[in-house]
Amino acid sequence: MPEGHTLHRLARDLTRAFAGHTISSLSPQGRFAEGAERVDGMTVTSAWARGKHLFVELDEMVEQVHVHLGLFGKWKVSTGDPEITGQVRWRIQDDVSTADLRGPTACELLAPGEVEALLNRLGPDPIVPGTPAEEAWPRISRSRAWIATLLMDQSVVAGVGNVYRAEVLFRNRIDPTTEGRELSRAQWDAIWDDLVVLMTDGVRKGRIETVRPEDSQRSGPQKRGRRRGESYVYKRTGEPCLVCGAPVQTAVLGARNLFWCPSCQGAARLDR
DNA sequence: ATTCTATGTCGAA
DNA sequence: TCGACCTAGAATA
Repeated sequence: MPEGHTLHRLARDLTRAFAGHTISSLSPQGRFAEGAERVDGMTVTSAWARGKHLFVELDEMVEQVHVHLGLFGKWKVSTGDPEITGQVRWRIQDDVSTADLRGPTACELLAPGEVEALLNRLGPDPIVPGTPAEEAWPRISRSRAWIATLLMDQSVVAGVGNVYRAEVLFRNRIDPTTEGRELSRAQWDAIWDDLVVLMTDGVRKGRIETVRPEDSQRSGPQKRGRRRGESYVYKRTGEPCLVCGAPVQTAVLGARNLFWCPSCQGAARLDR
């Protein structure tokens, strides 16, 4: 789940549940014991996200809690006082709600300067309203790296992960092995605008949905419209392309699986 | 019941 | 380039 839309959605949910409320804070598992204890009894100001990073602000404290979910991390926000099960790194609670964090790559207190340094390493985030395609263009247009690699580089664009990468390249019929410097400005603008639409939609729906209704597979008169979890190419190796029917291809690129349609997109440099 | 796999990132070799 | 991190749903048996 954790691409940028997940973190922005969590920021919204945590803000709705806890902003303005005094919380109890603990680290049942113990690996955030010191930080959790300092936060205990404070009031949440807000939670916010940039790319795949989540920050929780508290009053009376200049540090913020920085959370990165990594591949496995999950937040569970619920009402009531559920029993602690498994490894809970950080639990925050008010009279109504409980939020449990499990398996994060990072859960730590960061001083203002450290937050700023982290933000400075991130490229523009499509989910931040009003961010123009222009901001990423200098890095894209000068790079010899493939666009498939650039989209996953958080210092170029913040928040895109393996699903959005594959799907946005397919939707725009872009060869994933196109070098950044070979991409036209119009192509980049189209990719960016599509990321804005898809990822903003992902925040609202709480899941990634990329298949246009007219391209969605129909498995019978009862099942109309987009199927939950359906994708054009992501994780569809060998299955027919929803648009042209050619088998979806896959290759490992930088330790991540890349998926594409060889007919709709091509991928000259990956042909073997 | 057990094994596999993943929407991510870092640091050592 | 590879292993570590260390969760949970999906896939396999």
